[in-house]
Amino acid sequence: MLQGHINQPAFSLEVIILKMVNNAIFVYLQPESTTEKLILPSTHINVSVDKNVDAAVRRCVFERLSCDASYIEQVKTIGNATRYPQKWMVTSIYFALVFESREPQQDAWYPVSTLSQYSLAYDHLGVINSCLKRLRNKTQYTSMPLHLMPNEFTMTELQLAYECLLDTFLDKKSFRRRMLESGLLLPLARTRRGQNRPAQLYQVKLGHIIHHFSRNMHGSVKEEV
Amino acid sequence: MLQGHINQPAFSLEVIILKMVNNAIFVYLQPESTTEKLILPSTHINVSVDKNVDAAVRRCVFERLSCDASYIEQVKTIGNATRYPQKWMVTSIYFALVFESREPQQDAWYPVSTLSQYSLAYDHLGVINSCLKRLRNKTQYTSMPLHLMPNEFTMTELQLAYECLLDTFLDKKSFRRRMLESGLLLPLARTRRGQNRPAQLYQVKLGHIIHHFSRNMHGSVKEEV
DNA sequence: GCAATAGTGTCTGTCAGACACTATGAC
DNA sequence: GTCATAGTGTCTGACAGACACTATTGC
Repeated sequence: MLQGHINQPAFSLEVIILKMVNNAIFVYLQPESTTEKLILPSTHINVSVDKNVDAAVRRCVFERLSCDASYIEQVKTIGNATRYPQKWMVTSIYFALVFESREPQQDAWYPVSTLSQYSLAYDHLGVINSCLKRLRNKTQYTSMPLHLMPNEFTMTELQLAYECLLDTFLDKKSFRRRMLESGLLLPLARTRRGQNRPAQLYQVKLGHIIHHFSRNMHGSVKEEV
Repeated sequence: MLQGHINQPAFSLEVIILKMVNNAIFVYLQPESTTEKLILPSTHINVSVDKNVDAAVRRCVFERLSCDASYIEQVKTIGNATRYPQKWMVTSIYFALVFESREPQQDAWYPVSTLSQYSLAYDHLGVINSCLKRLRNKTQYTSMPLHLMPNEFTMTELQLAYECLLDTFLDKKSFRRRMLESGLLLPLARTRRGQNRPAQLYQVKLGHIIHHFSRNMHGSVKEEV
C-alpha cells in the first residue's frame, strides 16, 4: 500500500459512481480483495499521469466503466487517523454521475435503496448515505439530475428522475413550468412514440453545468406501499 | 519544506479567515517570508497532534488569532502539479468565520473589497474570491452569516451583515419576518439603547449550525456612489 | 416639540402545489 | 369508440419585495 512521508498523511480518492436505470439509483461497488466486503472505488494520485485531482477521479471512473462521467463533484475531504487502521489518511470523496443504459445485472451495481442488506467495509455505507443526502438536497433546488439523463429524454422521464431522487411525487404542471422556464432544455424536432400521444424529446442545452433555482421543490410524500 | 512520498503529493491546508467589523469584511493574510507578497494562512497536518483535518484548521486559526473560529467550512480541495512550483500538492481550502471586535488596524486584516490593490502570491486572490462568491451565494438562502455575529446583536445589525455580504439593500420587514419565523433567534430580555427607540437584542439559539431557507433573498441593488 | 432608529400593516408579485381538464397517439 | 400517456388552464397558498406607517427613546 502506498504510504505518505512518515510525518505526512497519505492522500487517496474515493468515488461514489451513480447511475439511474428504470428510476432506481445504483452505486458501483467492488469487493475488497481480502475481506470480500464491498468498498467504494478508490485510487491514489499518480503524479506522472494525473494533471489534477479531478482528472484522477475521471481516470478512476474510466478504468472501471470504460465510459466518461457526465458530471463529477467533490463532496468533501475527510482526513483522520482512525478511518483506516494505523494510517493518517486524507481522502477526497467525489460523486460521479454517469449515464449507462446497460442493465445493472450481476456485475458491480447495487441499488442504493437496498445497501443496508450488503456488508460494506469501513464507513463506506455512511459516506454513500451522506453523499446521497447531498444529492437529494441539491435536487430540490438545482438542475443536477440532468446529468443522470441520456442524450435525449422526455419531460416525464426527467420528472421520474427527480421523483426517484427526492422520493416524493411532483406535480406535472409545476415541474414542466419550472424546467421549461429555466431555459436549460432544448426541444428537439423529434418525439418519442408509444401507445399514446407522442412525447416531445428534449436535450440539455450545451454548456449546462448546474442551475440554481430560486425556490425549492418539495413534492408530496410517496405513500408507503 | 515538508514533502510527501516521492510518488505521492504533499497535503496542506489553507484557511480564509474572515471577520466583519463595521459592516466590512476583512480577511487575514500574512506576508510570505521571502517575497513579502501576501499569502493565506496555511498549515500541514501534524499527525501526532491533529485528530482530523478540521482540527488542524482550527489549530491553524488559533495559532494566529488566539481565538476559536465560530464556524469552519471546507470549500474545496485543489490538487495539481502547477499551483505551487515543482510540487504535486493537494490543498484543502477552508473558510473560517470568526467574531473579533478589535479594530482591524495595522495588523494582518485586509478589507476584501480592496484586495486587488495588494500583491497576493500564487492564485490566492482567486481562491479568496471564489470562496467569497460561495459565502455570498449561501447568504442568499442560509443562515450562515449568523456565525459572523457577536454573542448578542440587534436585528438591524444582523441585516447589515447580510447586506454587506450580498452587496444589496434588503427590505427591513421581509428580513425580520424571515429571521423571526425561522426560529433560529432567541430574543433576550435586554435591549440596546441609543439616541432612539431601544432595539431588541437577540442571541443565536443553541445548536444552530446552518439553516437552509426555502427561497432565496435578493434585495435591491446598491447604488454606485 | 424634533431627530433618529425600531418595528408594523398591508399590498403586490412570483412561483410551487393541486387538480381538473384537453390532446393525440395506438388499437 | 377505449386506453394510455402527453400536455394545459387556472386557482390557491406561501413568502419575498415595496413602502408607508406607527412606536419609543434622547435631547
